[in-house]
Amino acid sequence: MNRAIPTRREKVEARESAILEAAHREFSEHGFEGAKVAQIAQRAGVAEGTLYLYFKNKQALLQAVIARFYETLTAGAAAGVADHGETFDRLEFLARYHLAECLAEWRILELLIGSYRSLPDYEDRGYRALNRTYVAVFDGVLREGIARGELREDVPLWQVRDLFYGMLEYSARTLMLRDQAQEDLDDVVAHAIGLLRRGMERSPGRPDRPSDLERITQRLERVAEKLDSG
Amino acid sequence: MNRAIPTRREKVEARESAILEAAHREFSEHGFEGAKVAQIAQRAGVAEGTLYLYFKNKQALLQAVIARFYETLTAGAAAGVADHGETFDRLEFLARYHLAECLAEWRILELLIGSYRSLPDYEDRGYRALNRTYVAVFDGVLREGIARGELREDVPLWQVRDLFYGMLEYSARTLMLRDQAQEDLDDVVAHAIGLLRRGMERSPGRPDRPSDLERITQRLERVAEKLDSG
DNA sequence: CATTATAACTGAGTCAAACTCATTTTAATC
DNA sequence: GATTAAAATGAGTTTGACTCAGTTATAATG
Repeated sequence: MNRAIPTRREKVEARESAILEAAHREFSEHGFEGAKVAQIAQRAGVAEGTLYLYFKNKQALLQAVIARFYETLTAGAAAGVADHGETFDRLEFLARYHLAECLAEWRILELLIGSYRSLPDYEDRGYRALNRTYVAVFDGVLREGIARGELREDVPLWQVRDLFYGMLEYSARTLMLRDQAQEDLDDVVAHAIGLLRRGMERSPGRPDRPSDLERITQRLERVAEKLDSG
Repeated sequence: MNRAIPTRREKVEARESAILEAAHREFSEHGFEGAKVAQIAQRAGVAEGTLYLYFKNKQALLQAVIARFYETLTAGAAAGVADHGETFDRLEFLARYHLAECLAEWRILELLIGSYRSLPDYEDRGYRALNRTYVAVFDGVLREGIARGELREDVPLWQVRDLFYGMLEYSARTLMLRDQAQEDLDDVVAHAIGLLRRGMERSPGRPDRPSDLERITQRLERVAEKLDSG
């Protein structure tokens, strides 16, 4: 890498990245309406006109920011799932991961939710594709759980998915509104997984007992982990 | 009612109503950005300036539309609950009602969801109050269910609420995107209630003994806390 | 190195749409 | 019918997204 002499391509990419970074900050701080294109340009160290060489309009700029967010999200989810073998370990990871990311990027998430609406059809194809890729990770976990005979198969997959993500995003909102984001995260995840387990687990012998114990054991494992790393 | 000679107060109220009606249509058709104040004024048969005598700005206009929607929603929910005695009958009614209303007023709902964001704090107080009134109906049903000993009490009420409404709104979105709104409604409600029942119903046979587990869990949490802060 | 060609950039200017306010209209009261 | 205050108007202001004719940087060529 010859940093001294950046090629034209490199310069363009660096600039695009700078613009996206600036847009991300501006949108996070002020929402879509409140964000000013002129301000984004200034933050990116670029003239306002330049910005329109990189992105068609303000809406496209937001879409690019969201696409970037989704890509990171999907990558993290896939990686985490690969690290866990048990179905409910995987689901718990996904729940914690999704909730944590929602809390960290709440403003962007709100813009995403609000962007499904009121777009010409050709515009929202992008969002739907991004979303489909992301939830494919969850779908895979669930399908494997069903194949293993650990999950009931009488509930349509998409409804379980809507329950999972709907519940988590509403919980994230509640936590945000209460300003008690971090402290209750484990609690929320534990109860969410508990509800999901009771709702979806195929009862092999006795129902409730093992799940509660397992939950506590898992929690204990995480504490132990912290001890090790700390 | 002397319709021939409307009093001044009546005229003002009729006009406000006309403006709200026009705004409702315009916002539903074009979203917030796409809606034009001039168009709303024209539809209401009023000059643009007049509109600003009734509502501070475009945002306030949307808020008024949403408030109206919420009031209808709350009234319908309360009335329906009064018609049912059993806890899970009530919950099923609420689920079907909420889902049906979400589908009918989907565009308004999206605007509502998108409006929590990016408002100065003093603005969103209104939304939160409206929401609190609405979900109070659900909370009442759940509290009574717990008091009757039909529901487990170890899951925080707000988390059950977030699960319920989060799941339903995500399901509504999915149905909307698939354009198969009406036919699957009963199906969705049935599965949603099934999941909720398995997740929340207290098995009448064996009264579960959560106290031991709970005590252990809480003890563990306290240890974990100490580790974090230490 | 000089010249040319092309890609990248700029910011003053355009335009659309939310919002204002001086003026006019309406209707209640004497 | 005169008086007065509330209600309504729409031309004008302001703001901010977007455009485009002109400029500068970079690469290609002789």
